[in-house]
Amino acid sequence: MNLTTLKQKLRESGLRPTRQRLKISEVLFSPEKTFHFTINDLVEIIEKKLSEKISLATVYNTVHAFKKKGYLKEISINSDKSYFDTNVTEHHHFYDEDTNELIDCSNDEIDSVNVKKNITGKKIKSVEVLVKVASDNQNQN
Amino acid sequence: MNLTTLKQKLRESGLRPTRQRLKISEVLFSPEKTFHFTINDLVEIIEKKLSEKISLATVYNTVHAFKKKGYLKEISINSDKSYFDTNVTEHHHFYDEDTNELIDCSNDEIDSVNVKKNITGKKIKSVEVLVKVASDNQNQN
DNA sequence: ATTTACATTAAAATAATTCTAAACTGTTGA
DNA sequence: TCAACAGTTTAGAATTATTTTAATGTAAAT
Repeated sequence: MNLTTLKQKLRESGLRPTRQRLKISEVLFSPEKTFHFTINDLVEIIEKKLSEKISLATVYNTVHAFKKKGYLKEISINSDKSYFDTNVTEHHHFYDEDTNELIDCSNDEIDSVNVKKNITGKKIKSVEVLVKVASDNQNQN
Repeated sequence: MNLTTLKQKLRESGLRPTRQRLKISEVLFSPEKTFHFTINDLVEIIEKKLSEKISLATVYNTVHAFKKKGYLKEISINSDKSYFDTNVTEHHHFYDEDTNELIDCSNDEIDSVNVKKNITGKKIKSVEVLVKVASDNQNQN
């Protein structure tokens, strides 16, 4: 993803394109494959790959602005930290309890879910499935 | 649920039935309806309804022992705190983004989910659906 | 160029959770 | 009966993720 597009993504998220934010955006939106990350992962990638030191506050702000705009998606698996996903389409996940790994699951790998209940005055915003897996001999926790 | 059963639940979870733990168990397992709670909710219920002051550490320990044994279920909705559910059957949830309310969804309100993908050497431990809802005019976040 | 509004940062504040170490309790066996 | 031990409770400290603050810095508009 080129510089102009990255700048545009930032502006659309209500943020001025600064050097720090462009670095963050580059890490998030340049890879051809989508990926999952925590804020900490992101800071480490930026430090190791780009030799930049960006303050946590800036990283949090930027990630949250992207999330609000819909350029990132937050995923709740366990509550000790937030996971984000650069794949913002509605999709499902496998979660490997042995390795704590999160694996995307395309929509054709799970049949569309039929929700029969509806809540008065409320509209369905998303329907997502989480499949927890573990090796056969492992306890569920 | 009577005292003997509560004691048994504690012992099965690897805990001796002490006064504090019995109070916690009473709050959790006596109601006829299952419910969702955070650790903080639980502490408040115990303080208000039972006029007991039980230290946070004990509450955390006890809840985690129950969770490990399968007498409680942890639910991840957002990452700022942990939600627990006294309904330990595999079931789905509605999450109201306006009110942050979590609503149980029985299995007959959502058709069983057909997972076509499988991960080598791994067994499916659970398949749960989270339906996010919000009032019509609200933004998804 | 100057101004102004927005950004960055380190450090402090907050909040959930876990750890620690000291005091306590219940059970067991002499 | 009671000493000894294993397991408990607790307050408070430690830890971790995240947010806030306030001082300094920078992009963009005039």
